[in-house]
Amino acid sequence: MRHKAQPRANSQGNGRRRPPGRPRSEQARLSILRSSLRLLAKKGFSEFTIEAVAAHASVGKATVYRWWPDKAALIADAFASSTTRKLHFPDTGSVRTDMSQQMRQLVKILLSRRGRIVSAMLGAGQSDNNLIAAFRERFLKPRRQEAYATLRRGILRGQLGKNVDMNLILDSLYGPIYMRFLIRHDKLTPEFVDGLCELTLGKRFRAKLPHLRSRAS
Amino acid sequence: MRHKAQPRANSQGNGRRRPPGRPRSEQARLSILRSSLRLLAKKGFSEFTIEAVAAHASVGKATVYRWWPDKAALIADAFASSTTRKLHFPDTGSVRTDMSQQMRQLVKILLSRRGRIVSAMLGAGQSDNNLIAAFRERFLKPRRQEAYATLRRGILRGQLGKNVDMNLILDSLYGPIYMRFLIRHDKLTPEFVDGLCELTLGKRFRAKLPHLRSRAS
DNA sequence: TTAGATTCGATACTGCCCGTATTGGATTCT
DNA sequence: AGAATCCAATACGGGCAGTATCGAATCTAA
Repeated sequence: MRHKAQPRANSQGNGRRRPPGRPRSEQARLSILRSSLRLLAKKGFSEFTIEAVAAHASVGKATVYRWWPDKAALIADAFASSTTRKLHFPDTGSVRTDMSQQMRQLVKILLSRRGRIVSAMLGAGQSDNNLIAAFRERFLKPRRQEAYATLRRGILRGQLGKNVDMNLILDSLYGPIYMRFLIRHDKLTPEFVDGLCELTLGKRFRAKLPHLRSRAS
Repeated sequence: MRHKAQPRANSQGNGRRRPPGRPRSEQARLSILRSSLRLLAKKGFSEFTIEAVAAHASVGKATVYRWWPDKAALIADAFASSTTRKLHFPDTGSVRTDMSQQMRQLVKILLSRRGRIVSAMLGAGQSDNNLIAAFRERFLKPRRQEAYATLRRGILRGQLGKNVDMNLILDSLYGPIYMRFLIRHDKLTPEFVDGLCELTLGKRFRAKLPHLRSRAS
């Protein structure tokens, strides 16, 4: 990829002056991130090498190292740049439905090619604190905030007890998903997700509606 | 380590004839496994190299490769050889107590230096199917068998429903532990274990005793 | 227009580790 | 004794990490 000149955007007027010298190539940056994701999803972490990324992106190896200190930082950035927008929590009026729908989406993504990026991130993160921290901060934390809000709505509706331990509930819902995803001892199915929701959320919910039979819906 | 000659144990009489040639050194084998575990627990997976293991075990690199095809196989064997005997399930008369005690032991091990071996195994397993399969077969599966028996005892006692999904329950109990262990977003404490047991096992248990209030104990 | 700064892709380089091959010696068989 | 296999040590080729360098390109400032 021979990069063309870029439109100049910043010669004056907006406070920040561009420093002298050739500006960095946004195409190169995007090409590196895209190639990283593709390589990671296709070949997995063990075949993810900076040299392969650079070659595939038609970019000099030094260009990669100029902007990312090491492989871990590149993976973290590529992962963050790929973060899907499909993981929002709906507001259906039922905590259990809200959680179940979002968890099904997560499972779908984990089972797709994108899931290899997650497992690479978590796998390599076991020997690199920065990687696992990046996963927490850029992926887990934002969704946890939404999940808290979802649970709080359930509390206000009386579908959850006032004093529930939200972290305990969320780990009980997502922990089994991650365990099956990482250890692969059993299948990740929508039915599994529903079973989790029923086990963790179902009892309290139905306690408010005693006339409903347990497996009716 | 200069290895001394070993007592001959098999010149005749027990069917299997020893093949001609110098027999392999059991000291070398044990020294390699011990050094692997020590290195893995102390330095983690990223600094685990065959060369370091061989040097630390005072053993030729070729000796390592003669008996283990690659790094993954060595880690799997070292891990299996270290498998603790502390993870049995007691039989206290209460499923919840049985599970809670075993889970607390697991947490204790995960938080000890031995836990680094587990995370190395699971981390590297994300890019090596043999490693993750070894974890499942040599570690997870045997304990699952015991866990099934423990749950069945609970069913016979009426502490669990007759048609519970045992895999769902076990993943609900252990998944959150592995998630916190691998992602490190929250603390692994005995209280967390108890919370998990209450959430997953407590309700059904007390469903047999409707006069008890939910958050009383 | 020119000088200086910084980027670009390309390539060469060092260093670490993997996994193999070789060597000289030790141990156990027939 | 001779064959077979093991041992530790060491050398070697190859792959990749991360750095250094080069000529060309693109920007600012004067």
